[in-house]
Amino acid sequence: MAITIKDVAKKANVSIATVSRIINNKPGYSKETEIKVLEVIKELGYSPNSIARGLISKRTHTIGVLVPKLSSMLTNEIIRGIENITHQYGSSVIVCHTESNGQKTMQYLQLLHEKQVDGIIFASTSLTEEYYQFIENKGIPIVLLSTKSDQFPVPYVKVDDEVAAYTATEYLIKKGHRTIGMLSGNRDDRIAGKPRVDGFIKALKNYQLSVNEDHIVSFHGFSFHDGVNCFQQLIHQIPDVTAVFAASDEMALGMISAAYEMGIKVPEQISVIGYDNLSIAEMSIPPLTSVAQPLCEMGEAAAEMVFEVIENNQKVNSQICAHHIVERKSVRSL
Amino acid sequence: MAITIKDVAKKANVSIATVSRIINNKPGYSKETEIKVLEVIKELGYSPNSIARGLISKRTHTIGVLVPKLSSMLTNEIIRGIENITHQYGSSVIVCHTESNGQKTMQYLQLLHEKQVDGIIFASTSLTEEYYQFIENKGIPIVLLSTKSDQFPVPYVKVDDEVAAYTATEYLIKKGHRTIGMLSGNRDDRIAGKPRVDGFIKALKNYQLSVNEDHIVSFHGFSFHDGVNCFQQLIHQIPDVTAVFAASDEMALGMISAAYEMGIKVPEQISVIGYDNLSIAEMSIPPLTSVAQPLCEMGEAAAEMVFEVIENNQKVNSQICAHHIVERKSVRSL
DNA sequence: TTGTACGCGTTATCAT
DNA sequence: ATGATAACGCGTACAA
Repeated sequence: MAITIKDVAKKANVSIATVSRIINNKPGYSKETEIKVLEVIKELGYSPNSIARGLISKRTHTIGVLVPKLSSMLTNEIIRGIENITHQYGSSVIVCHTESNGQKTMQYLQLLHEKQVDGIIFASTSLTEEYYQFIENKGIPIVLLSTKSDQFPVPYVKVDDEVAAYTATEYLIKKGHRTIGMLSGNRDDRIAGKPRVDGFIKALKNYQLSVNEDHIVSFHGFSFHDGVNCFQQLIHQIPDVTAVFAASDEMALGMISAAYEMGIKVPEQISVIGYDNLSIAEMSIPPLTSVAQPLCEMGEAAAEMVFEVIENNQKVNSQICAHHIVERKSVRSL
Repeated sequence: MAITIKDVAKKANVSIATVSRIINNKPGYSKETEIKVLEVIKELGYSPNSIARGLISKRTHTIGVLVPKLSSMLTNEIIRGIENITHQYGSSVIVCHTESNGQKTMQYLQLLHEKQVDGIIFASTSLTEEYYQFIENKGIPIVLLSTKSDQFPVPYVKVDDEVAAYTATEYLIKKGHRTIGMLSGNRDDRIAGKPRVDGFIKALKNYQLSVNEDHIVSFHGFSFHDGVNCFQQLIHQIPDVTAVFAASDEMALGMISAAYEMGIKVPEQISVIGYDNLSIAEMSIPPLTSVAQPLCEMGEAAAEMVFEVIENNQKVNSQICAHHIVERKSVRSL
């Protein structure tokens, strides 16, 4: 049987109330008894049962994180940031992979509620009405990460994907490229898909370069294989393309591999810029230039935000994080 | 205020005991009241508080996982496997990154105990006496993953690293290579370090090929950068090396990049085989041949094992998982 | 079939 | 400064 506060109380000849006060340093005991109790605690190897604590305090010191499985490396960074802060606050996190599956997401939401998590970080997927109603109804503090909601008043932290895509495209243009294609991932994705395409188009139009549907090719998702497939199609549609903006680093790597197979040299014959700046970006040949989102910091910011609303029960402001381009060697000047 | 079993009982004009029986389908109620109660539950959107449940049932339906931060991609796969099974058992997992830091590890162990996890999966690091005593003392079911203990009777699941390394080296030999080097990662690592070096040496000796300290170069860890550094040193020590066994895929990629920079072609001039078969292995140029550990399945096996001891409270057997070589294009026949 | 009442390990509110 | 004791939300032996 596990050791409880009762065992400590008994052995120290005090009441459980006193022991409780001591482990929570609430005033109301003499130095003398403190020493004695502390001694017994150490002797017995006692530590409080946080389940029992949670029952009465209404705080479990646990937060839930919902993530799809997009690119696991991307998700990783985000979670690392979240955990940094969470542990700093003496809490832990339960991560749930929704696989972008609505039913699964609801199940996890239900689970997190049953486990009485103090707050939820909802990442990289649209917040549907169903999700929102559930969370709102249960009164669970929530913040959005790498996503936002237009209809519901939920704080978020993300980069402006459209602007970032614009920047990436502009970077290519300033390097002298005039025929630029895009590997867009899933365009129906309201977060990582459409905005990036919009930014791409806007940049090209702004510089009066040609853009039409042939310049943008998409497939199911943002994976390595999507990258090779999309590139093969792109090169077919616009043979004279000299630069490509890939909506993810994985796609960019897929493109580099495909190009290599086809005997097309990067960056000599074609340039690429990726998106995400994952660790693999520096491991490719050539090292990949990419637009970086401060993923870890974003996770940290989101976590700080939930704790803000958990502990002070007040509204917090959303944050738009700055992106920047990490120059490596996959883009050449024309 | 959250909805409790009391609210349901009151609204349905029954006792909380009856409600409890119904949600747990313990016998003892009429079809009639069941329908009524179920209706009220739905109407109120009630769901049981698993904290309260855990307090009385002594089960939190949560397991803890301790991992260092080695390669996050590697860790990912393992965790994915663990989560698969865990969720299948209606439980969730709390992941703790120890950063291979002993003090941090103890803190997490303490945390997991306080949160009353039902079991612990301890991965990729040596189980010290301190860790073991703590866990044993608290009576928490535990299984080791990708590691093992010689002194303590703790079940584990892992591949035989020495044999796998032997296989990889033998593969190179059978391809006709005679001067083979190794990028060994951290040789002091009793799990991923030494055994692989041992296997490498054993293979070479067995085929009567030369091996000495010049053939093996190590650095701090198993990272991409360690790979480039080690390779530079290796090529300096044995200029006529034709094949390399890297103790991790990341190191192998580092080596490929370094070789590229030096104008050495892979696999034309030098071959490489990696270890882990991460997703990046297929994204490199050329695609990396690697010895694969069934990481996800290993995670699943470990999880199955903890639940076995949690639910049936019986000993389980350790498992040695089979490894295999995934042939891609980084090794050429001589 | 159903309800009462106790206990799970804590914290908090009273007394003393 | 200290100790009873009532919650917290639930499961369950026991009584009805």
